[in-house]
Formats: sequence, C-alpha cells, structure tokens
Amino acid sequence: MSSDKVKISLKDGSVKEYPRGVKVEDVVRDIGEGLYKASACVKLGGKFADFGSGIEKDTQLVVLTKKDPEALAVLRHSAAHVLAKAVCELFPNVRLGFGPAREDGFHYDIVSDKALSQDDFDAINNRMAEIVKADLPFVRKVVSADQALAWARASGQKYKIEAIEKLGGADGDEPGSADVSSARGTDVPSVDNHAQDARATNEISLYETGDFVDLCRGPHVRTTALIGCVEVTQVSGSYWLGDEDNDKMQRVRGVAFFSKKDRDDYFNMLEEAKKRDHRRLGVDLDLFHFEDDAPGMPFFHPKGATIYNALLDYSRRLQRKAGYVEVKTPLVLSEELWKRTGHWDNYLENMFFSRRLTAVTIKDGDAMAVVRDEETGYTLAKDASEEDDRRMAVKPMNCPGHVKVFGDKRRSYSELPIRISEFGMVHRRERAGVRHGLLRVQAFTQDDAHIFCTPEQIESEVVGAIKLIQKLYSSFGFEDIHVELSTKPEKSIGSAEVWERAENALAVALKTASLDFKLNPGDGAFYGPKIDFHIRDSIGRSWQCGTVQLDFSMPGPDRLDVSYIGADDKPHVPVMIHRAMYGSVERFLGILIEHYAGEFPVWLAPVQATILPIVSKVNYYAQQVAEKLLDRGVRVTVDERGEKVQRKIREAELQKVPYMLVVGEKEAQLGSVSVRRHGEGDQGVLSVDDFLAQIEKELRV
RNA sequence: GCCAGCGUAGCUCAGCGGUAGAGCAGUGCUUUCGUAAAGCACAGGUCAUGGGUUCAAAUCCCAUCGCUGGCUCCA
Repeated sequence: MSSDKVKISLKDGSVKEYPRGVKVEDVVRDIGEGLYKASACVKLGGKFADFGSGIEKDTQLVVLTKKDPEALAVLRHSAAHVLAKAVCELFPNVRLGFGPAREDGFHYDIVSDKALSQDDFDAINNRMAEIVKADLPFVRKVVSADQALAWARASGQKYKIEAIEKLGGADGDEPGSADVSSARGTDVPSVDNHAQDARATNEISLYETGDFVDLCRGPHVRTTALIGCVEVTQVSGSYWLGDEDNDKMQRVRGVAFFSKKDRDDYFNMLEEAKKRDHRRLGVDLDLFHFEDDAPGMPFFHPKGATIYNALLDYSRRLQRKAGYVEVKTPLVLSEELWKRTGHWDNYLENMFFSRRLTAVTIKDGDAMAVVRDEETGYTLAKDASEEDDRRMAVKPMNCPGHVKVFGDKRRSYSELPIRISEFGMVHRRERAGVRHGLLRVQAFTQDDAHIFCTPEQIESEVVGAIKLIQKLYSSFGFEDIHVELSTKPEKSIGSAEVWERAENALAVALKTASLDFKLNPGDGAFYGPKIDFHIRDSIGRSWQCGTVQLDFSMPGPDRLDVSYIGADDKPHVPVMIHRAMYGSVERFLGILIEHYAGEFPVWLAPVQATILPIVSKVNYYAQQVAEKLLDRGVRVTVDERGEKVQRKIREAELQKVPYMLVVGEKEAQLGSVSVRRHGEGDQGVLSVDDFLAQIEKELRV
C-alpha cells in the first residue's frame, strides 16, 4: 500500500486512487464535470464532508445531489447561513445564536436592536435571493479555539463566544453543553453534535460565505446557488439555549428548497393541513366553540357532543371487558385534601380555586367594595369572614377521588387488583399563550383509571394497561405513535429509592410489551414516573395522549393513607397505577378531527345518514324511513326544506355526512332509497332493509 | 409568563382620521324540482372592552381580555 496515495471507493463499487490529501472537489470533478455540477454535498466514510476537505486516508465517497433527501437537511442548514448573512447586512448590531435545520425548514435565533416583523420579510427575502444568485461557495476554515474566540470577539458575537468556550476552549468534559450547529429539539438527524466533534478533534470550524463568517460545524452545500428557493416564513420569540432565564432572542424561521416545485408542494401541503385544522372544522361542522368568558374550555354543540359520547361509549366498552369498574367523584374538594396529596406543593399554579363571596349590597349605585387579601390573593366581600369561607379547589386530577373510593371500606388482598375508572373532568390553569383549540385546553375529561394492586401485580397490570391502550389506538388507525418513559422531576414526592423502583418496574413492563421507548429524564409526574403515548396530528406536531404512571406515594401513610389487609392479616399500602387512554377526550377528539379531516367513520359520525326528499310530497315517506333507521340505532336526519335536491346534497356533502338517502316518488312506491356515499357519489337504489344491513356493519368499531 | 401579529354582521373578509360595506348564512314570499348552490325582497354591527389624543376615531396612542404563530410548560 503506497503511502502517498489514497484509495477512494465510490457508490458504484469502483475504487479510484488519488494523491494523498486530494481535495474532495477535485475528486468529484475527476469523476465527471456533470456530477460536480449536480452535486450538492458529499459524504466521506458515511459522514458529511466539505468540497474543500483533503482526503488523507482510504475512504468511501458518496456524492449527494438535489434528489437525496439527506441533502435537503444540509441545504436548509446552509439556508440558515444565508438568512444570517442577509439579516446581518440589513440590520445593525445583530448577534447570532444558533441556526439549525429543522424538520420542515430552518431557523436562526438572533438578537437585534430591531424587532423584526412581517414587514421586514420582503427585504430579507430579497437580500437572500441576491446572496443565492451571487453563487457564493461555503468555505470551511479550521481554526484553534483561540483563533475562533478572536474572531467572535472582533465581530461582537457574544453568543458565539459563549458557544466556543463551551466547545473547545475548555477541556470541556461536561456533557450536553452547547451544540453549535443545531439547537435543541427538532434537529435533523444527520446533523451531529458539534461539541463532541470539537472536543474529539480539538478543532473549531468557521464557514465563510462571501464576506460573512459564522461559527459552524457544517456541513454545507457546495454553493449558495444550489438553494432554489429560500424565504422567511415567520418570526417568533425564543431564549438563548432554550432557557427562560437566559436572554430573549428572536427566532427567524424559514424554508428552503432545491426547486420551485418542491416549494410549491410544501405550501400546498400546508394549505391542506390548514383545511384539516380542527378549529376550522369545529366551526364548519358545528362541533364546538369557545367563548372569551371561558378561555380554553370548549362548548360542545350537539354534533360535537355526539362524537364525544361515542368515544366515551367505546372506551367504556373496552374497559368493562378488561375488568374495570366505573365511578363518579366530585369536581370540587377541600384545599386541605390537595395539601395532603402533595398537589398544593407541586401543582398549585395549575389549579383553579373557589372563593366564597357573601351577598354584595348596592350602595350609591355601586357594588359594595370588596376587600382584597393581598397575601392569599382572595377577594372577599367585607362581611364575609375567613371562617365562613372553607376553601375549596377544583380538581386538576382524579386520583384523590379514586383513592377515596378505594379507602371507603376495608379491602382484602384477594380483591386486588381493583381497577377504578372514571370519565373525570379536570380543570388545569395554563400559562397564557399555550392554549390551542381542543389540543390544549383548561377543562377536559380524562378517561382516567387508577389500578390498586399488590407489588407482585405491577408488571402484569402495567402490561395490561399498555395493551388496552394499543388496542384502543388501533381502532382509529393510528400508526405514528411513540412512547416515552419519563423519570423523577425536580418537584416530586417520595424517596429516591421508591422512584428508582417505580422507574425500573415501568421499564420492565415496556420490555415485556416489547415497545421501543425514548427516555425522558426529569419529566415524570410529581408522584411517580410515567409512560406516555404520543400521537402526531396532521401537520406533524406530536401530542401526548395516553399515559401509565406508577405511584407508591399517594396511597401511603404520609398522604391519603389507605391500605388493604394482606394474607398475613396485616395492613399494606397498595400500589397505585394511574392510567389514561385517550388522555384528554378533548385532545383526542381534536386529533381525530384532523386525522379524519372531518370525515369520520360511520360509528363516530354525528349524523350517520340524512334523508333528502326530492319533493315535499314524499316528506311523509322520508319520515317513515327515518323512523325505521332510528329504531335500529342509526343517527339520521331528514332535510324537509323546500330546496332543490342538488342543494340538499351539496350541504350534506359539506357537512361530510357518510350516507345521503335521496327519496322521490319512485322510492316511496318501492320502499327503497337511492344511496349516495359522501365523497363517492351515487351508489344506486337499495331497499331500506338492504341499506340497513349495509350501514349496520359500520355502526360499531 | 415571553416575542411578534390579530380582534369590523353567525362565517369569510373589505374599509385604516370625515355619518359602517360585500359574499355566504338568516328571515319572508315565489318555485315542487332526481345526485355539489333556484329567484326576489328584507333584516342584521355601541367596529373585543376601558381609557386617551383630535373639531372628528373602526381607523392614531395606552391598558385589559381573547385569538393566531412561536418560545417555555403540559393531557
């Protein structure tokens, strides 16, 4: 093996020899000028590299073109640099944070004296277009930490200074420090951790794009000209390193594509997603609405309530079969109770409280002054005494109620496990700005259950709960589900040992159920670790729905103090498993609306069939058919208005009613219906009985 | 809670210092009609709320509430 040559193997299996240190660019050009022109970025030995890199050892070279999905992630990151360059040129004193590629585009967090708004987008977009047109190569410069610091200081990039210090400046062995090329969260998988790279190689890289220099691990596409389309889509707030206590930054978000067509496809997709938005469909299909007077608390209309109840019915059926019993417990319980459960210390800011006001008398046309108790924040009428006002709190969780049901009588080990379920409405205060239609509300119903069992029963009960949740989800065709295991948070009750035991138990159960899961450290409930099930909505956001949580604390003597009598004739504290399947019925319904784009399967559809008489003469027949369907449990309406059938059909289609039954004089004579299926059109004539036989197959899950 | 934007008729939106507009929905009348919108007429708003600037405010300013997109947080 020659020492001044390197062997480079290519995608087609061929191997070529070049002088050691040959530049990637020259190799690609040598393979073919056409390939070079089509190339976006390259991978050496499976890792992204730059065109300017020298090749020092035998390796494999893969050239990626516009068609490679991986190249798109690189492109987006390069677009972030173009954005940064544009913003730095347009506005004074811009300090840059991180500018990663994201799942659907890219963003750059910046601090600027100017608050950016939509009015600035045109200017930024135009400048970016100029930069793209200028065909500027992305040039990688490897420097020492000191050199990088000198650059950052000279250019006043305070966040870059911080980033460099975290990177290579120190002998940095703290894990999880700054990742320079990508921010937290939704990073593209192909972008690795700069920090680790930098520590491993003790090198820091800067990228030059024309006269613009940015600290960055790379990789980048060959030149700005490869960016077919780039535009700013929105600007929002963020924090340096994602920490609320750090400096506020402006997050400028954008999208970038290789071609105009990709761009148009993307925006069309967004349009489609917008059409499925459950808030839009909630209005169009008359399912629910919100009021300023009850923020984040939905008012379900008859049609929405129908779907809602269908969901409850289904959950109820599943649970009955699985050995759950159903209870109903109070919405409002005393503050003392919430102190005992630990909610007072751990969940206070999310709770709604009651206050008692005595009658307010009218004096001089004004309501009598009320007194504000500054310490508690309570407002009381002057003549209401503290003793009068036994303070109550609206429940944010159902668990204490269920513990109370469990503890109301002597329990024997032979009764266990006891699975207590409830469609329990809870209220939780949310910080302003986080509410989102049905997906994030302040009042919601959980299909909640608490399983009281012995330590030996934990695994089988947790596995059973997981299986039930999976079965439920499969009925709706949800495939993109991911599972997380969350461990002890900062604010918590119970000892470290108890937590460890509970976390292990959940992990074992997940393994038994052979489920892949992501570990989510520090994200457990305050009383115990949890398994969460997450479902994606139509525009890719992931929402937590079902959950299984293990709790050794709340039933214990320090808290609500319940027990069962064991075989040893002594009292024991039961293990409590918290479990919800839909999670929040409201949220699940919101996801379903988007999932089905409002076109519910028949068993969920608020109106399953609507009968459309062609002339008012046959209204009597329409009513007869309706009665027959109603008797068989079909949710049916009759459109008796004096409108043309075309109009009735159009409106029924817009309301996404699965079956439209057109009836005229012919049908009235024959005892038949002309069946039209939503979205599919005319299905021909059936006798009423044949139609019933058809729809009945779809009435149940 | 933070950043940016928004709040005009039931819905979608126009008006952006000079006496509130359209389409759809609604109501009334006419039309009885075969698979995605019949015709005519009428009615509907303290322009989110409260202050301020101005001869004059839906329009400009401030505050509050709510909504939207993010950040942060969560079912």
